Amino acid sequence: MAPEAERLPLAGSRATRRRSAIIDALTNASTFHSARDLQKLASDAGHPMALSTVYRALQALSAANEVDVLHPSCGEALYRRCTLGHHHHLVCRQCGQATEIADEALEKWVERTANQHGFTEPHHTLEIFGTCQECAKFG
Amino acid sequence: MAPEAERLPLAGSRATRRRSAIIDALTNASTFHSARDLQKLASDAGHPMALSTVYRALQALSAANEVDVLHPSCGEALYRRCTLGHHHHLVCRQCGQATEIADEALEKWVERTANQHGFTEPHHTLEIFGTCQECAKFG
DNA sequence: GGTGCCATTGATAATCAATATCATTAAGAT
DNA sequence: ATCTTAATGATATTGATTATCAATGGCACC
Repeated sequence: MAPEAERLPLAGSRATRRRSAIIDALTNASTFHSARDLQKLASDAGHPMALSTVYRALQALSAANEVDVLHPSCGEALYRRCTLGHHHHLVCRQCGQATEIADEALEKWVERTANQHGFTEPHHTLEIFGTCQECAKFG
Repeated sequence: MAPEAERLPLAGSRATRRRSAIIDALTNASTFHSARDLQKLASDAGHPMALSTVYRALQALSAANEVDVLHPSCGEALYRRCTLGHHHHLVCRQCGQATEIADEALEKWVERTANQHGFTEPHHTLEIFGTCQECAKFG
């Protein structure tokens, strides 16, 4: 049998209960959360831990592309468990609910626009903020 | 003659030489600069000032939509003098040279995508990072 | 030109997220 | 069970940005 290599952890990293508590908290949440949020969520689930541990877990997960990170213009970074592969987010500005977006046309547009201006190897960041149906109703 | 109202300053704000030194530094620069950068640029131009003054000037300019702010995933915020109106940037990852981009098709795509998912009043952030022609040649 | 009000400035302290340090604990291979 | 070494927690530190507050200086009005 070949060794499982699909979700290989970082070389030399260990599976600990703090780390999986963070993963659980992220998995149960459908919205973006700050490191402090996640500390509270894990604590409420019976897994209290130091904030530095949360940051380290998020760092590892982010390096392994297991979470997406949002850097709002001010305040703390926000984390969310995501599917693999390149995609963007549609985030409700009120409840934080986020939907993943992957659109080939957009990717092509970026490529084309960059090339038109003589730029090569374009990377890009895009986030859309709006008001979701629920919040538009009751907000 | 009608009073000049195109670039009206914030109500109750005053034109000072520190503030115009920052505006000059921003105007002369074609790339994004950090607050520290701008402090040094102004100082080199014969207008030394405290860092807090730089931040306050940038805050005021940003509130008046006179500068665009970039928040890279880590480190300091970057500022640039910009044309009015909604637009995005194509930034060289090596030299920082930035080009403004305004594309109606993209704006429509954002609107359409948001609406498809039931989101209203979509705002968005988009920045493209690539390697410009010069840097590709010599980098 | 002089006067007065109040925004601006600089020096400094405070804040706040995120990271570094380091002794202790605990995975996981042997 | 033992050993190696990553993970953890408590704490200190960093680094960007903002708040505080007395002193200064625009600028509107006389």
